[in-house]
Amino acid sequence: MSRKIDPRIKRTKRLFKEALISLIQENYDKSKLTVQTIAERAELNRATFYLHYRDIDDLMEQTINEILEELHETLKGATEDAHFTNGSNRLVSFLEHFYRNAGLYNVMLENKDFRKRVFAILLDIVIYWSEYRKKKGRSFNVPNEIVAASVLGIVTWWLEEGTPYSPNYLANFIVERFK
Amino acid sequence: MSRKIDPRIKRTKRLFKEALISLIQENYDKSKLTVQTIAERAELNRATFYLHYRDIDDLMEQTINEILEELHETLKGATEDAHFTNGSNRLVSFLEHFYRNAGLYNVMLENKDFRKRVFAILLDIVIYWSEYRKKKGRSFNVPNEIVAASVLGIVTWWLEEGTPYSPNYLANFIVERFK
DNA sequence: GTATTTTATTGACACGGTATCAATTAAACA
DNA sequence: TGTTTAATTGATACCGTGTCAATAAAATAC
Repeated sequence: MSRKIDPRIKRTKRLFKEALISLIQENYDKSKLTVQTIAERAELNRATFYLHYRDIDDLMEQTINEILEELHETLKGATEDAHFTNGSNRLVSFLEHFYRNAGLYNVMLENKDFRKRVFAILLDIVIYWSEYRKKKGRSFNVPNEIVAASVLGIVTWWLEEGTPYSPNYLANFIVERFK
Repeated sequence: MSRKIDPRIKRTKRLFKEALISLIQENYDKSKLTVQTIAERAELNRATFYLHYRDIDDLMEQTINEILEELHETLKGATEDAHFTNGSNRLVSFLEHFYRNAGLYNVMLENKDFRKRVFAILLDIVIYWSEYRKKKGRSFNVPNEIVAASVLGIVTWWLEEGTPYSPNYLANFIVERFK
């Protein structure tokens, strides 16, 4: 019995995901994206695609899962060495991760499912931040959801505009907004 | 020479737009939307579609233009009878318009072009609001773009969650956030 | 290292939607 | 009422999808 994954499968799935990401990064019109195009970019046969994915949405979903896994790892690190000054260093890690993958996230955030999951992560950050502020006697005067939605709006705009501020500078604006 | 528009054209274009909107409102999967489906819903022939639109994107764009035209009209009214208390009554009109057409806007805001145009309208509102505050000596401490992006994030979330607050209540939260 | 198993490739297929056309029917206009 | 314009109809070539059986290539087991 094959306990380990066949290296061909691992390679094939990696190539398809890389192909999708590279096409997305090039601003390839998402509504015109075909399995053909993805397979060509991956330098694999079209039929091979269907051995691993139901359709493009399926590939997209699996790719999203991996990206968010990465984001989670990044945030985990940020929590552990927390010498935070104003409870916002998780937010900075979050923004730095988006900054590094701006082209990808800019497109991905159009996807409703993806955005909902990013929202959930942001909400966690806000709740954590909110707890920190509560201890200092400076609670938010609006629901955490509204704070998170607000931050997501700012991040989306920031990516659309080509990240005009550094992650740190943007974080300051966001924190400033909630003084 | 035909100075006036042929009533058949007017009727046909209206039917196609109504068909698109009704399908969108029903949460019809946008990526699977076909010209066939739209023509059937409009009770018109598929070939007739191509007499008026290049493709679905074209129909979408023309429909977006009309919706935003309506939004502009709404806001124009709000400015004229402005007995504003805190400079935010344009914002309330904006939210009321979105509230009335929540199902449609919720889907439309996924469209990048549409969102950019709504952002521009919001930015106008924020600038107007900002001027008002400046006179009172309470300027925003962040760029207007960031305020607008923040509001758009909140509105997007509000629509996705099925408008859990009334337009007035939400406006209060937003204004509160910028105290 | 050879045999066995699993994956990838190839070429073929039916299906459905696209975009366009010429011919015909129906409606609007003058 | 005659002329113009729009809508319908049926046909067409084209392209992407999803699946399949046969074959080639690579990985694993012995």
